[in-house]
Amino acid sequence: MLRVSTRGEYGVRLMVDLARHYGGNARSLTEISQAEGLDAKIQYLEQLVKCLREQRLVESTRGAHGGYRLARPPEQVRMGEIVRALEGQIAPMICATEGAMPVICDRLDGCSTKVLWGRVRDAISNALDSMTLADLVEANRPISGAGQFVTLTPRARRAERQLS
Amino acid sequence: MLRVSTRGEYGVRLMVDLARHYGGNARSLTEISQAEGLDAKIQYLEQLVKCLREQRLVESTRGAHGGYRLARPPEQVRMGEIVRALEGQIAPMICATEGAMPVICDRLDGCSTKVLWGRVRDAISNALDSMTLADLVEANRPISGAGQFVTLTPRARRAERQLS
DNA sequence: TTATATCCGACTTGATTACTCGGAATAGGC
DNA sequence: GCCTATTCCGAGTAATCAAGTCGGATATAA
Repeated sequence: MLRVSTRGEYGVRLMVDLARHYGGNARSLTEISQAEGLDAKIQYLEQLVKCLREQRLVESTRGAHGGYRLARPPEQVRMGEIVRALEGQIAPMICATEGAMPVICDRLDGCSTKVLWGRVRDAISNALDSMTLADLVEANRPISGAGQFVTLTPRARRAERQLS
Repeated sequence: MLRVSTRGEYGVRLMVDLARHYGGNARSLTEISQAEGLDAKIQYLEQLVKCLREQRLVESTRGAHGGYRLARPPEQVRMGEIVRALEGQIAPMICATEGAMPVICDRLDGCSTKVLWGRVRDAISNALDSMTLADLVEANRPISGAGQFVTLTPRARRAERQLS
């Protein structure tokens, strides 16, 4: 549990693809989705990339030969920015929402579990913010091109979960 | 996002309640749910406490004056054990499931994002395992009894999410 | 024997996720 | 100017999952 949705999954992969091609031509969603084995979900990617554009993480050009490129060099894009753009603020529990001090939960200091969820949130934030797109591209360099991408069926996801 | 479900939320609160009363009589679900403002969900708690018993985190006695007690002193119960019992293995992404090395994703080393999700998973695990029930009870001691517990409606949850 | 509990599996429902659909706007190449 | 490739946009849908319900069996103290 504590899952990242497909928005986060696909969106991060999309950004890694853009990082790999940083400096070159704009990448169309068609190209990206094929490279990532997501050609069936190209329309879904449209939605995701919209969030990324609104957060100024990518820039787009329309029309023929159009597409997307990173708005900044990969070293300057923290993974936390990407995930937040796609999934919203990190908040394992409603009383532990990043940034906003929730008025909604009136247990305030009386709630002993708040400490716990706050720490979980900070741990996630730090993990995400301590890596950049460049780190991910780097890690993969030596074996670039190897391996096919597989999109998991809901069935497979469930199967995996059973392993616990 | 990256939410803990109500299973984790209520289950942790239940365990904190048991920790507060460690050494005393068994606590019935009726008592616990009233103390935590969850009286409406007592049947739901039954489900959760079942998982906790199966993982030997609590012991139960049936019949009148029955109830639940911690199987170990609070200092010896890591929060990670509790959350895993309730929500399953920590796995922000299917390819980053605790323990099991997933055969399902054949991208293997070729997948640059695996590093990211692995780190997120470890960060969560460490945060949870570095706290015990005793830590949570401690943190709350000075103001015990203050503040009412509020169960949030789905509407309120959605409202909170908009804040991002 | 009665009241209070845990125990158990199956069922229901509402919310959320993961898409799909149809079409408008924009830009390059002929 | 027209055709094609592309981004852009809002609304709709279908499947999944979380959250909670229901009915009843079993155990135990008073």
